[in-house]
Amino acid sequence: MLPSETPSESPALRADAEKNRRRLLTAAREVFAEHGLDVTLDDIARHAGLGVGTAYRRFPNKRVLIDELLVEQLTTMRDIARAQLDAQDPIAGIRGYVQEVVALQVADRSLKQVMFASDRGQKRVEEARAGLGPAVTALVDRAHDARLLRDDVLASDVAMITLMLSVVVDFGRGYEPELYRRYLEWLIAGILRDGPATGQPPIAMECFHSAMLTFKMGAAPKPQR
Amino acid sequence: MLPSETPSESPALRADAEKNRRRLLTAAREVFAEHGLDVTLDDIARHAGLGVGTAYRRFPNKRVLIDELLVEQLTTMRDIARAQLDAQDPIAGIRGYVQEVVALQVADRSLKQVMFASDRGQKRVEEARAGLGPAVTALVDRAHDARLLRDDVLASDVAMITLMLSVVVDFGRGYEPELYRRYLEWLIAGILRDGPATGQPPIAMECFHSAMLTFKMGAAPKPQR
DNA sequence: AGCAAAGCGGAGACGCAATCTCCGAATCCC
DNA sequence: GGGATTCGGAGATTGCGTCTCCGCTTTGCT
Repeated sequence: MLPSETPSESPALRADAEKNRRRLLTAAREVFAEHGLDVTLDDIARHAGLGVGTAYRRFPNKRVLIDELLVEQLTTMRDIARAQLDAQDPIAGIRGYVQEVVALQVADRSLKQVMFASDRGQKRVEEARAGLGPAVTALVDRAHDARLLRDDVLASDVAMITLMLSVVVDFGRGYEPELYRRYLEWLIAGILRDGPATGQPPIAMECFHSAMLTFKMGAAPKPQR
Repeated sequence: MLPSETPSESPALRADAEKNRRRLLTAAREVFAEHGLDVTLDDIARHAGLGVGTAYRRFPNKRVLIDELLVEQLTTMRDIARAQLDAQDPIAGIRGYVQEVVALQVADRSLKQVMFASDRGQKRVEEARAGLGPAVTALVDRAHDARLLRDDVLASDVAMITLMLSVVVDFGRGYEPELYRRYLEWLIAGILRDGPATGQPPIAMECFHSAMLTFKMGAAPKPQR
């Protein structure tokens, strides 16, 4: 099912090696979910009950392992967006997409980092990331066609809403995991045709993409030496 | 005026030393504004045109220098809140407070880190931080008295709004610095008595304070070794 | 069973970045 | 002028994450 689970390597691995490869992938998913992407391969190996050496032999470096899983998660999110195209109410579709994606973040700390990662990855990761945008745009277009949204609303608004709610999830983690639902309603109300007037237009899509490239959650570029 | 500018040390510094002390403080403000709090004392010294040794002689360690400035910034924010108590419209007061504080963050990357810093600082910093909460609460109370807010709105809602907009500022930095204004309107509309219905209550104030203690912008606690 | 190839474990080498120290040289101020 | 003070910045120290290396174990073919 999952592409990363197939023993795709050319020289078939020995049975025990293949088993350990999967254990590493599973362990990585769990550790990423609990602690985010900023964990060491050593952490993952320990959680899998294996030695570091095993981890590094199987995956040349940490990025390869991470990228393996990023593709998985980005695909999941794209599928969520596509599924919401079938919602009867286009607005419910948008709300449903945001709600489901943010709900996933409650259980998985790495998801936010995956969506808003600035570091370019492998080709496969970029392809997967590129698939998410159009799916969200389709949701927004559908709501526009039904004349439910204010004219200036763009897909970037949905992305920004997701981003804002991500921080709420992070903030309330361990205390109020569902807090984001409160602000979700306020923000969804904002995009509606009869929502509150705003002088400020949304960020243009090209501009949004540029910003994505330089954005790093809660970090600033260091001063040049 | 600024408490940190007074030559408060017991043994008066030599003229050049005092001048350099101020240069360091000024340089720190500038570097923090541009790059956030995660810069080295070395960066600050270089920006001040001084050697590292000078910096470390004057300030025993980085925290002392940082704390000196944190007090300044927290006081500024508290004063913004207090000033908005004089606004004719209580809602305009809340909007004004959020808007001004977030606008400061456009120019100063360290501000967000100051407001939502989890690491406990010196006594003076804690006192300054403690002064901000009541000022915001007063703004909310005033709006409640005028029956302008939905009954369940708390000061924690205002804090969460500020937090969400902070991320928008970070995201749009260098592209759309004013983007936050768009979402500010949507969120302010959310707290109004006739705003969109929400099933989700706000985070309780005690809970909010606990969450503040563990929250670190875009970071997760490392797995225990 | 026997054996060669494949795989495992984890100590530690390595690289990097941040914090802070130290002391000869420069500066100040009486 | 001269003694005390301050400066500068190389580098010691510490901490952390990445990845390698090699003796030992396991596998699976014959």
